[in-house]
Amino acid sequence: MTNQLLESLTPAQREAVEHFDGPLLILAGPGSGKTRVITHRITNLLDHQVPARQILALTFTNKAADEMRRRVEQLAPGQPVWTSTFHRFCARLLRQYAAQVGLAENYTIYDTSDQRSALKRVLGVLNIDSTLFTPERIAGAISSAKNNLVTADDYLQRRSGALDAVVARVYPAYQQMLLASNAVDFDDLLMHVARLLRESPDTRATLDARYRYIMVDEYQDTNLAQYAIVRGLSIDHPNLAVTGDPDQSIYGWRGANLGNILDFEHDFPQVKIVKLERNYRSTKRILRVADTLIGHNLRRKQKQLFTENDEGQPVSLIQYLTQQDEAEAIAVRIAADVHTGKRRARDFAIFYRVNALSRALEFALREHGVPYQMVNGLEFYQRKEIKDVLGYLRLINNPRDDVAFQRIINNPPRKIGKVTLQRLNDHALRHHTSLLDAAGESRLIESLNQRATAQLMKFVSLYNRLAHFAASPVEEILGHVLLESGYRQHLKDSEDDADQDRLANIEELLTAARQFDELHPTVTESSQSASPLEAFLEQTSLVADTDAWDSDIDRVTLMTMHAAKGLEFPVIFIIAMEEGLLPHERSRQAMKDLEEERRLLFVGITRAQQELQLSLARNREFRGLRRLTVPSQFLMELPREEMRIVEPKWISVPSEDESLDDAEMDDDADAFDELSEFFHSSGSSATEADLPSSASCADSSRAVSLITAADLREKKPADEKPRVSPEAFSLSMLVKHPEFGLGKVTALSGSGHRRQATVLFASAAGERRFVLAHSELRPALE
DNA sequence: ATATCCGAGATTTTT
DNA sequence: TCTCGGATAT
Repeated sequence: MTNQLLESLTPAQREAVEHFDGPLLILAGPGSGKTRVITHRITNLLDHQVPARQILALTFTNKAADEMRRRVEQLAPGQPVWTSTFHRFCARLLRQYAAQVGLAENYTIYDTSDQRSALKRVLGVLNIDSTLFTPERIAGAISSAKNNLVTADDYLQRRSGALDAVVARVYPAYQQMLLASNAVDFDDLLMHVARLLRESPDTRATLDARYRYIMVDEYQDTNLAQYAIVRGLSIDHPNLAVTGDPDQSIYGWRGANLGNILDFEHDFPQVKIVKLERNYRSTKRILRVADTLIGHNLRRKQKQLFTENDEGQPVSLIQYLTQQDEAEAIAVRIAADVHTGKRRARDFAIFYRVNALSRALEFALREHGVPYQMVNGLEFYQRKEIKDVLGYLRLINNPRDDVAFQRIINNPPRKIGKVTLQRLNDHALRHHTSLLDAAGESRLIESLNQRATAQLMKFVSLYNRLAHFAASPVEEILGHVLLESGYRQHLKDSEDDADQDRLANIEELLTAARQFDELHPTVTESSQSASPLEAFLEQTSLVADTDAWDSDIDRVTLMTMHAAKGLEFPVIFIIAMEEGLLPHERSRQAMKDLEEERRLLFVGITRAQQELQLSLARNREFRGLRRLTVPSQFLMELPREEMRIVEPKWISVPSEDESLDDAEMDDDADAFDELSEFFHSSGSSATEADLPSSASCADSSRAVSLITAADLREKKPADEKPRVSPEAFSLSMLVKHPEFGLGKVTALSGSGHRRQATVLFASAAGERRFVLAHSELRPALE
């Protein structure tokens, strides 16, 4: 490594980069140049004649792996250092050692939805009532067992609760079904490899020798299986370097074990520890806010974060009336900066806790012509049409893939219905064959009628024709599939507009296949390497939505805080700082979950380079209902002297039919007071004038009455009027409403105080929905 | 066998 | 608000 490269590093960074043999723990605070250290260290190893093949860099996401590969390539061009995610690394290893864990090399990787299909099939076979425990809960239990290397057999030992009893039955059957289908789920990729290393000392030793220098990024997010894997590969050659930050551990819910990093020194006694505490990313103020927040966590390693960067502006905290105001104000602010040329769209990012919160933002940004890219939700490879077509490819690659078979057997419709499938399924289970094989011998299945048999045989012959192309380039196979299955024609013939979009998506898949073929030319006769088809399927099943994020594009970024890990932006907005959302509802019971939520916010805050704005809305619509919100408890933990707080001057009154029940209002007023007090005692408080549009905008463009908190409390008693029991309403009943007049109940749902009614009014009000316990709705005839 | 309608239910984060 | 599954109608 050139001196110039080394000199560009700080002493601490340099210490880590120049570390050669033996275990190394790099505790890296946010923005401390961690990736830089790893890539430089790789370069340093290469400079000291370590063959590239012996270096392995493992990351958590594809995005991080790609970034690392890119940067290594820059520093040391043409060196085939293997940078990969854990899952992809394991997938490759498993191809090679499939037989040792009971798989064939052409195994299929089930994604979450495939996995759920398989699980449901198992639940059906075992005749387990899924109303007791949802398939999701069972899947969750199995997943966490696998993450902790608990096998199906092990699970039988631990029967504590009712769920455990069910899982103890389902898990082994599910695992058997996966093996029979020659398939694995995501968790299996890790677990199989971990067990392989444990149970086959020879293989372990071979691999340990092969991967002499291993680096693991985001080590705080590893689970027990991942831990076992890197540990197993670092016994004879314990040159394991891990980087991480316990304060950025945000995947505990997925089985990540914070103990892995906290106990690293214990696991590897001669470890060298380097702390990277200097931050190169954020302003002093942002960093102090982050540091104060995370100081409220108890289970952590103390770190001294500091930066030589500017003081910067105070962090803003703004309360809006509604989520629309919040989104609107953010969009206006961004649009203004972009139009005046002060900043570019790509300088901004908006973070939230759950994807569902993006809606209002998208709308507002579109309204103001601000370009944005969203990392989330309906990812390309999850779309129905893509999964359908890939189903054909999967079955071609692995004839035992029953989930794929079930997906495509009647898709496009081939007049093969539920009953036929059930009989086929029974036969397959009885004779321990795959569904495809069962279809092939459908003539032997007595319960099937002639017509069903004929249809099944037709499908099998279609399959056989397609299977001829198994070794061809992917685009070619795909072309045959689309043509001969009739899938494309079926979409073309469809009246549905959505199907035309689907056609376009399929064209996109063809493009992806073509690009893949160009990168992976067909290897002739080298039986070692996988077919293009197999490689293609592996790639598509291991991509995630965050991978689609493009750092080069000039757009505002919208993403969850989880997705934001590892990124940075000049200006960041974090929205919905509300109890139940951040911290999330499901994290409020356990202290350790609450600490994880705090870390999540810490991650969000520390992505910001220059400016940070936190916000909340007094009213938020969630699951169709409008609710008064309670400010996040984390807000009270922030240092007010670092912040500019916009006083909550106004709050909106929900319209009558949507008003909240009294108890809720009490709680709420208290929490509001608390925040209000917090605001008043703040160092630098701002007035309405600083707030571009929230109050004024709501005031003019929306017919919302604005009153103060005191007004609201005074108003409450007067609000209590005699109410009719929600149960008093029935379907088709005539009702009247003080504002909308006479109407008729067209639908009812829920019960008790959550009972809702849909009413069709004779007036222009049209159809509206009410929470009966809170509405002014009355039976018309009393 | 398939289309359609309805209600119920559920919604964190990712490989 | 949206998605899924079940029941009913075609």
